[in-house]
Amino acid sequence: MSSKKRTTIHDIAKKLDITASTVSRALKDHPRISDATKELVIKTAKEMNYQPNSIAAALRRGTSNLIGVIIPNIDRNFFASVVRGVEDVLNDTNYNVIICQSNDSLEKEKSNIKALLEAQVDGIFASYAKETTDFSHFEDIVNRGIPLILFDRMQDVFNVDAVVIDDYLGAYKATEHLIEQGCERIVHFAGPENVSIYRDRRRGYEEAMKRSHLSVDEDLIIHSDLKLESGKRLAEEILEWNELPDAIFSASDYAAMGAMEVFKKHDIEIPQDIAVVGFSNESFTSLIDPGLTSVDQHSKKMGQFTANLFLDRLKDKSKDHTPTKTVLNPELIIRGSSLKKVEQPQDQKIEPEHINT
Amino acid sequence: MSSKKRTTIHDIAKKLDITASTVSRALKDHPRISDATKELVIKTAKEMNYQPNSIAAALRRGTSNLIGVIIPNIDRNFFASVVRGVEDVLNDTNYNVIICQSNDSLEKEKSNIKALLEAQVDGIFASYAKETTDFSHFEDIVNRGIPLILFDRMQDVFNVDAVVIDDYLGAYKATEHLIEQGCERIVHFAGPENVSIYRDRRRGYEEAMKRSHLSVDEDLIIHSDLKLESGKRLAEEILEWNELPDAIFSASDYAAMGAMEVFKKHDIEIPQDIAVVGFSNESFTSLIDPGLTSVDQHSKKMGQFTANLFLDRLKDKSKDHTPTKTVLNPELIIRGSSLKKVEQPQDQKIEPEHINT
DNA sequence: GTGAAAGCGCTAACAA
DNA sequence: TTGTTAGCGCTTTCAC
Repeated sequence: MSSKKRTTIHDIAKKLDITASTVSRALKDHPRISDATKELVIKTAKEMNYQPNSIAAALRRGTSNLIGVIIPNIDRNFFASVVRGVEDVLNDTNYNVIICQSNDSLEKEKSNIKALLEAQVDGIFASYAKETTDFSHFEDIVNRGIPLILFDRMQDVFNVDAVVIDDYLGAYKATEHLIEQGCERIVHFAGPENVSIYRDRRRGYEEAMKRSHLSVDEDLIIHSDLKLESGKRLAEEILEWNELPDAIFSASDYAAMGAMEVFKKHDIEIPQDIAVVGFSNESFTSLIDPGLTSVDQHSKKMGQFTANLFLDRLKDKSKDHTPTKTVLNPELIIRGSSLKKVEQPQDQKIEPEHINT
Repeated sequence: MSSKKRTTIHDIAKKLDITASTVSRALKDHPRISDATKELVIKTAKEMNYQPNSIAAALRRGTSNLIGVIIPNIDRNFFASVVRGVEDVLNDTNYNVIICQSNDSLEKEKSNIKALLEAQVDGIFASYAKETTDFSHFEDIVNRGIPLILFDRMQDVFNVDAVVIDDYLGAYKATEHLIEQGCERIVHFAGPENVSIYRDRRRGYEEAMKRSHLSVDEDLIIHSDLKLESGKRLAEEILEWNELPDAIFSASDYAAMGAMEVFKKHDIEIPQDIAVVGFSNESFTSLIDPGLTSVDQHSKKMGQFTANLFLDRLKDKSKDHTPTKTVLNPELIIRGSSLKKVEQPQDQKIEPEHINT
């Protein structure tokens, strides 16, 4: 009783003694079908509990209205939020979103792409796996004529549409803010030098220091894996110094938080004694006390821009598009951990710059 | 040049001067095709850069190999983790997963179901929206003969396969643990009484108290929305009491964390003066200092069980199955916030009980 | 071991 | 305004 045969447009047509094409058109609100027929068809469809078969339509039209999104990890706040942004935009269209996780594995990423391609997706948005250095599987997508847009992570070697964030600028803003608060001896918790985002963040820090005529002291730049535990360890080390720094700009919220915990335990006041700024605006930054000032990467906006870029691409499909790199402007979210002076309004600008490459 | 026509099995057939059916069979490793032909076909397919069209296959077979998962929110750790569990299991099959978000909205939930049904999914796993009280749109799924499994949230009024967690038991374990640590005046931060999970957690708390011959003092049960701010507010109130409690069992990690912050600020030692236990094992519980003891809901396991239940259902499709309720055993994750005595090994049992309803 | 042929449910020229 | 017809790419029964 549960799985009786599904109703098709032919069933409706037979019942109404018209043809399937008329039913199809009526359901699609085709302009050249009489209102009477439309009404009748729609009514009967409802009565017969008709459910369109989008697979059949997709096969016929050659377009699935499916968009594949490949992310390293669904349970990382940042990516979840990007997906939200994508869906925000695509919900108003008739595209549906399929999400795949690569778990930062190259193999999984390849099989994800294979599955999406087989599902005849109309576009793929991806943030590639950490393992990925060869992009031939991504090139396959482009070669098949399917729009591909990379977000968050990108490589200059592989020229394709991309939406990324300006890590350099984020770090610059963070450091500048600390300087405005009166800090001069600012420690930077830096990440591995072989990862481009960490190099960029370090550059941003250094540049902000220089612009304010503060010396860049190599001793104040400490490299680590930026995990919570490292933050704790580094804070312990700093406490041994002859002269304490007056601020820390960490390239990761986790390391920043670890350091804050150690400082608090040693009764060092934050931000009075040492101000702290992190990076990524992880959700816990607003939960802890004091709140951790951090650089927001506009994850949701990133998703929205990615989806919109895709929709734009569709319009000038004919034209042979040059890949566009959209760089989002990060936003400094100021919280208690860095606010030595009077409160100040938040910077709310998030306009992206478009750079043709 | 980019979007040339895709190769089909007919193209391969023509090139090899055989028929499409042979190609299809060779690609599917059909037993009655000679090894020579198979090899040849596979080789040529690769050469011609053939990509199967799973949509066409789906239409023909009447099964899409797509599973739809509906969750309230992708950026809630718990749900993201459930999805991971689902994928863990389904990755080894030829099912692919489509994720939809309802944003806890009934309307969105309905449209998600519509989209999934149109995509001809072979099954739907869902955690319904908070707004949902009428389940007719879910009944539609069942009536169409498509397997539906609810997870996390469920209603006894709607009899369908479900995988849930035992909130009562989780609360019981948490309270029992506090009692074992020597606590007697245990405050319970309770949630809204109209939500079943909060009622269950309260019952677990009360039962554990009674079993240990401790009185259940209504004054120690405080209701709120369980947000971080409420936790702070309640902690401030508690500090005004004549006699401080020796522990708090909060039905939410957020409220627990808020309280911890206030206590720490007032130099109340955790866990020595007041022990704290939360619920949900949110990711921040292991980040803060001391770590917050919490009840883990086995989100990943929940996803795995859901997927496995689906696979089981497929086997006895003929048989008219009675809905099964799978209740997962929550696990208490013990951290610094409640550990007054010597360290003890963690309870690792996570075996579910199967209860036929 | 392979071929022929039909058809999944829908759409879209082309006709009328 | 509606009907006719063909076919998207694949699978599968029935032949041989």
